[in-house]
Amino acid sequence: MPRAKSKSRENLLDNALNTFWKTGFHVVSMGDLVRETGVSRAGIYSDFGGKEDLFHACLDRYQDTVVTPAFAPVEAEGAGIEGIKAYFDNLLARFEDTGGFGMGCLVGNTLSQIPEDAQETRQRLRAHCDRLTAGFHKVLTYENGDDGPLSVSEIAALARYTMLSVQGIWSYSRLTGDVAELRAASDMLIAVLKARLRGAPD
Amino acid sequence: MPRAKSKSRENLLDNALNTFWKTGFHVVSMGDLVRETGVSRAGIYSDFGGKEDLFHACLDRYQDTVVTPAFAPVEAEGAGIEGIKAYFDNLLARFEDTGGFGMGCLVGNTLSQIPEDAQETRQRLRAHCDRLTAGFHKVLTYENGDDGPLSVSEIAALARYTMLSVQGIWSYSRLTGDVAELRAASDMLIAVLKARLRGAPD
DNA sequence: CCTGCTTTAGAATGATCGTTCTCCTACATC
DNA sequence: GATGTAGGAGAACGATCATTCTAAAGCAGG
Repeated sequence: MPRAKSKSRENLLDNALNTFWKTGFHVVSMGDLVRETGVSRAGIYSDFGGKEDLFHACLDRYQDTVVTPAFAPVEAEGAGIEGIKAYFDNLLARFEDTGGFGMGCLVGNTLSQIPEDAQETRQRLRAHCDRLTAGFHKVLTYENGDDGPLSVSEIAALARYTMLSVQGIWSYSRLTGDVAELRAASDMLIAVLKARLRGAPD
Repeated sequence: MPRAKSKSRENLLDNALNTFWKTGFHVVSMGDLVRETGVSRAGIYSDFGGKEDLFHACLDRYQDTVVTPAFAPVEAEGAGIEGIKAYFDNLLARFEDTGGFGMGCLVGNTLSQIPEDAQETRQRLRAHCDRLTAGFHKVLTYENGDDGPLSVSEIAALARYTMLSVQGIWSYSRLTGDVAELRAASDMLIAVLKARLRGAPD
């Protein structure tokens, strides 16, 4: 009977995820990962193929352990604008937990340093953006109802715009230590969505 | 009498800037810079202290040769919303020139991979964000006039929100090759600003 | 051609990278 | 306690990194 995995192995992915999250793929060395995860080099290489494979696994883990819980209020059945607000609150709470500068979004961070030919990575980033956009799209469609002011294409554009703004907010969270700035931007975005659902004229 | 600088030296900064812009500080090696700029290693080290000093010089150069011309319509005396629109058009035109994926914003790209203790770099990024925010703030103040619907603090929040959204849009430009997506987001942001200047209720 | 200076290509250096390997410890099962 | 195996510590390796150094080439003024 095979032995159970050691304790440190269980947290390997989560610790590696946090390390990559802080400063990005290229800045993190295998030595850093060994130190931060407490797992030996051989252990990392036997569980994953190498640094890049580990990073891809971290991107997937990020979806499961970070995005899914935080974004749940948006993806929940019958979620409305308050679901988006709850999502922002989750992100703000995470920012406040870190104290000082935030870490932004792992996907957004990766996006800013991805080479043109890293297709496997790019595909994961795109999936993330599409996931967020789809969630916002669903909520906006729900709020718009059958006879709301927004057309389907307007909803699509507004959903993507929301996703882009969220990325901008979390990118900036790496530069500020003031949660009030981020909260103001989140509130502004919520207000914008509400206004357009109410039929603000162009 | 000292000789004039060689031709390749004149473009050193611009070529280095483009190289850093594409993939970020850590991915670019000195060998890459030598190849892309056509200047010898010794030449780079004599004109600048080292890789990091060169990068800082590129951040400054970025302000002068990229941000200043593109952002000029916003910073111009008496600029209004159409100045912001012209700024977006400049960025969209730049995106279309590259063909395929965009390069985003050098500041935004750097922000996503900056270590917590890189204070000299962080200071430059903050200055950039403050510059954009100040430009939008000026335009919004102008458009709001003496008896507009927005208070001073609302203008400040809206200016920062605009800056954040712009960063999000240009971050996403690294993931898409479709200028229509970016234009839709830009148009949406303009519409949002106009609506709030018209006094959209919260 | 000679002299003085700038700029070049490229080797040398020491550090660090990702990756692999060996050796040894620690523990489950008998 | 003996045995088998998984995991950890860290050396070894070749590649590449930023940086420095050497030597030669290019060019201006005499």
